[in-house]
Amino acid sequence: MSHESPNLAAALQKTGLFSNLTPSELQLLAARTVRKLFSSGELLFSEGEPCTGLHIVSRGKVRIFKTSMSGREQVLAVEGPGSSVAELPVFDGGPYPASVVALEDSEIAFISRRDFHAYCMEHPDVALKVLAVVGARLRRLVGIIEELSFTTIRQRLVATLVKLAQAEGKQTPRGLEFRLPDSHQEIANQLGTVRELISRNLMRLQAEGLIEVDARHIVVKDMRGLNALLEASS
Amino acid sequence: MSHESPNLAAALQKTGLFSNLTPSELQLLAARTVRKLFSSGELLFSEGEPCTGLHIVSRGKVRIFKTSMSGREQVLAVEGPGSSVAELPVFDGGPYPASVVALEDSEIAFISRRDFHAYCMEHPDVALKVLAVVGARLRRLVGIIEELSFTTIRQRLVATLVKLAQAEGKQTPRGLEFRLPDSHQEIANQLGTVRELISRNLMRLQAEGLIEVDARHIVVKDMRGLNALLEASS
DNA sequence: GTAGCAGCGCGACTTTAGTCACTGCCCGTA
DNA sequence: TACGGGCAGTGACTAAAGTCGCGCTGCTAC
Repeated sequence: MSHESPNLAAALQKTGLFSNLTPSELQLLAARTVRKLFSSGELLFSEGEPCTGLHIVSRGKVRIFKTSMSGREQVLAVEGPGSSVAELPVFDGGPYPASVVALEDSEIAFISRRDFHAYCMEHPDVALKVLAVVGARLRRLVGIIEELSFTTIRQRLVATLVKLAQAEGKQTPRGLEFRLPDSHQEIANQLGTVRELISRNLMRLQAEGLIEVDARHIVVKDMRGLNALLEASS
Repeated sequence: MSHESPNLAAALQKTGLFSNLTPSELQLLAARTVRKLFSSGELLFSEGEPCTGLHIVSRGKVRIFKTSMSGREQVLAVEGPGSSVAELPVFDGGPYPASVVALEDSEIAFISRRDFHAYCMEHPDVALKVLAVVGARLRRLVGIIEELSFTTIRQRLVATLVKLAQAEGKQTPRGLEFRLPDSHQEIANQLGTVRELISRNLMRLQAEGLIEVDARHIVVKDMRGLNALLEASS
C-alpha cells in the first residue's frame, strides 16, 4: 500500500450520499463502518449470496458483473473511489443480483444493513440521495439493455473507442492516439461478447481505414467515419 | 368506464409504498394527487421528456419500453394496478429513460415531483419503501440483461411459455393447455426480437414434439423437455 | 536461456438472428 | 357479400454472432 488509508469520513463524503451531513454526523456514521481490504482479483461477494450491507469503494476499482453457466461474463458497471456498490439489496432484502470483484487492490468501507437502514430513517435526505444514486444506476442498466437489444457488437465497440479517444486520446500528426486500458477479453466482457469478435472488429475497422491498430495502441484516422457508424440505425 | 374509479387513498395503499401510513396521512397524500385517464394505446410520456412526477397505476395496465431508431421495441416491464412507474427520475431529476404506453384504458394517480419529494422528507419510511420498489425494478432489469446477453431467443420463448403454463395452464388429457395472452408481435417486443422468430420457434418446438400450437392455443406435451432446454447453458 | 503462460490474430465453420416478400385466415363493417 | 385490416405461417436469403483450433509473440519466473 503506497499511502495511508484516507480518512473514512472524508471517503464517505466523496460518495455524494452524505455530502450534506455535518462533520459530527459523518463521524458518527464512520464509526459504524468497517474497513475491508481486497486485493486485485478478490471477490467482494457473489451473485445470489444474501446481502449483508452497503459497500463503498474508498480506494481502488471494482467490477460488477454477471456470469453465465457457459462462463461468459457481462459487466454491469465498473466503480471507482466514492461509488457505492449494492445499494439496492440493502433495502429490498433480497440476495445480491450480481457479483463484484476488485480489479485493483481496493479499500472498501462497509456498513451493515441494519445500521444503514437505521441511519436512513434518521436522515431522510440521505435516503433521497441514495435514491438518486440508484436512479443513476438504473439509467445505466437501461442503457445496457438498449445496447444489447438494438445495436451490433461493431457499434458497441466503436462507441467505446470513441469514448476512450475523447477521454484520453492525444492529438498527433497521425490522428487521435490512445492505448486500450483493458485486454480484448475484458472489453469483450463489457460488451457482452467474446474475445475474437473484438479482435476481428478492430481489424475490420482498420481495413476500412477508420483506425490503425498496433496491439493495444490505437490511432483514430477518421473520427467522423466512426461517428457515422453510430448514427446509423442505433 | 364500467365501474366507478376506486378511492384514491385505497389505490395508493395498494402500491405498497404507503401501506403503513395512517388513513389520515393517506388522505393528505391523496389530496396532492391528480387523477389522469388514458385510453388504450395512449402514451403516458415518452423517453427523453423531462420528468414531472410519479405515476401510480390505479386501474388498467401499462407497458414500459424502449424504441430503437429502426422501429424495434424492447419492453422493460408491464405494470398493473398498484404499481408505480417512473419512481426514479423523480429523484435524480433526469429525463425519463423510457416511454410508457397504456395497454388498456387506464387510470393513473399522478403526484408531482415537488410534492412527492417533500412527502418523502416527512416520511422517511416511505422513502425506504420506494427504495425497495426501485430495488425490485433493478433486479428485473438485471434479469433482462442476463437474458439478452446469455440466452437465445428460443430459450427466452420457452421460459415465457413455461411461466404462462404454470400461471394459467389447465391440466387436460392432452397436456397442460393455455392461450397466449398477447400477439406474436407483442411477445417479440418483450423478448427483444421480431415477430417471425416467435412464429418459427413455436413451430420448431411443435416439430420437436414438445408443444402443440393452434394459433394462440398452446398445449404443453413435454414440460420436462421444455425445462431441459432452459437448464442447458443458461 | 527456456519453459510456460497470457494475450492476440486468424481461418474455417456452424448457428442464430434478422430481413423481405408473399400467402392465407379470420373478422368486422361498409 | 365484398373489402380491408390485423394477425399468423413460411420460404429464401443475408448478416451477425459465436465456436474451434492453431500459431505467433512477448513476457516472466525459474
